[in-house]
Amino acid sequence: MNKQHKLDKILGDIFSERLLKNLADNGRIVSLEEGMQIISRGDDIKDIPIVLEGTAKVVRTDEKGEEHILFYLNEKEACTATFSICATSKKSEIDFIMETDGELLLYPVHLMDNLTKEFPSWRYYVCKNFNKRMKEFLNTMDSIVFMKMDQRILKYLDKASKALQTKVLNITHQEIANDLSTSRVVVSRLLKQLEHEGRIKLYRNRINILF
DNA sequence: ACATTAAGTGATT
DNA sequence: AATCACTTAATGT
Repeated sequence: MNKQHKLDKILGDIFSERLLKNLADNGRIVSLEEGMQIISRGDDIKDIPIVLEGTAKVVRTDEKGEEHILFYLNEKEACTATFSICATSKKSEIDFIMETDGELLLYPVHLMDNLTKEFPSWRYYVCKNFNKRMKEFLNTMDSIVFMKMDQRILKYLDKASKALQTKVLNITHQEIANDLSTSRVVVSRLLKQLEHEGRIKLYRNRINILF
């Protein structure tokens, strides 16, 4: 499948013909494997990545070298953080890593201004992306500020069960802890508490949601 | 039977 | 809520 076709198929419903042509002409498509790091903190950003296939994660790494996930990017999504950075400096504040195998469209940063000027569908896309991220940030802000871990876990379980359309989650306490940036012990304790309240039932590698 | 990994718990900060 | 140290339970080889 050639570049133009691929872009048409994946992004055709949100971008105009001319914009797709522009992306195909100036961008390049790369296939990547799980775990590959595309951008590291401090890098000069030459391209902005748009996810065509698979999932990527955007993380910040703290002094101890621990990763904190800012957000995941699925198909059709771009790293809006890089947009805002391009406008000011050229250095990345974040790490960009592939969570699964997948494909990215890399579009040169220096051409991005033109996109913004010329294509309404691009402007709309960027705004929408930015808006989505902003909402997420506000949500996580609320959680962190109030430190209500039990509430965060409840919300997490609820979200997961809705997303996966099931009341049976195959997940470990450790995985939940990673996602919420806390320790496994804390998660185990709070889950036990929820179990006693009759809201969930615990098994190994599995949680049944009873609400 | 043994090793490995997930989960539970008390004590401490 | 986080961390440590330790126990117990489930699973894989």
